[in-house]
Amino acid sequence: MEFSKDLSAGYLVNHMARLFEKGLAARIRPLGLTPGTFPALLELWEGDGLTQKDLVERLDIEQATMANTLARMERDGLVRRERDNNDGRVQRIRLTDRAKGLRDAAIEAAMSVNNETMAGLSMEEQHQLVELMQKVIYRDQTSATLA
Amino acid sequence: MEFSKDLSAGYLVNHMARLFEKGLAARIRPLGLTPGTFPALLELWEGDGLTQKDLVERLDIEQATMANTLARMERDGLVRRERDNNDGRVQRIRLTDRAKGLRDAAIEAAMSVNNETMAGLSMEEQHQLVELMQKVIYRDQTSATLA
DNA sequence: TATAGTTGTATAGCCTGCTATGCAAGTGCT
DNA sequence: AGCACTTGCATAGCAGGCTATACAACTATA
Repeated sequence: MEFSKDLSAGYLVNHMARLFEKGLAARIRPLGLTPGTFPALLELWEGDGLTQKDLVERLDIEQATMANTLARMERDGLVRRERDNNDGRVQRIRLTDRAKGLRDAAIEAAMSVNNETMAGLSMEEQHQLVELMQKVIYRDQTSATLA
Repeated sequence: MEFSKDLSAGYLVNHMARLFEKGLAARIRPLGLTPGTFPALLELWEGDGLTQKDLVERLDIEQATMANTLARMERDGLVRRERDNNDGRVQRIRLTDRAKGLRDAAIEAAMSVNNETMAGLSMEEQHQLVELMQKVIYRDQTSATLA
């Protein structure tokens, strides 16, 4: 059976994800951030006070993973978790001032990692790559929802 | 500053990698395999008796990561590590009969995960995606080598 | 031939992902 | 009111990635 890792999308996407993550880690370390917190921060910068469940749904991450990530973020002074008044189960996630202040520098870092890691591609190709990945992810989520 | 996770290659590649890994994990669990062992197995199926260093170079994985992965593989009866006669530092990695026997089923599983996860793309698009990812990875490795 | 440097692995400690499970708080039905 | 069910979150335990560090085995050179 002929099978080459360099032709396998699964292998390549793992390899490529490691490149991006390593690059991002290096760039945001000076800010006191790690890559895993980034998606949650993006959502919270858009709208503070989301619940853990909101984040889980928007980021397509398992609930247990999000709980752990939020615990690290709280430990590192990025968020506070406040009990909701109407529903005692719910934790509202609030950004600290420190986290609010990191937004611009963090987004700047992410953009430059994207640019540098994809520097071998033309703008046209970068756009294509993003569109193809969106297509894979989006159709997978809808089919999962149908199941 | 405008920044959307759904337009960020870094975010998308992480998300997409999780989809592939989760799919592969489900399919190879019945074989007693986990996704992390897959790249090493692919190399060893091609040529048994590689050293840890060979694998590290071919897979672009950190040495410590490979050492851990090989330790799990040994624990699970997939490989044995034998001291090299010419060089006492070197460990030659040998597949067990069990690991040799899993090859066809494992590759079959990987192929169907690739197909299913990318089912929303045309053959043309799948090919494009693979090529674009190769381009990102390959140019990054060469530039890293130059540095 | 000592000794200084290099090389191949291992280990410690962390982050980020997962599944499985537990539990307290809310909801709804009788 | 009491009960079963649902829902939101936490915890345990593991895989697989990383950096930093240690160490034994080789190499080369004074």
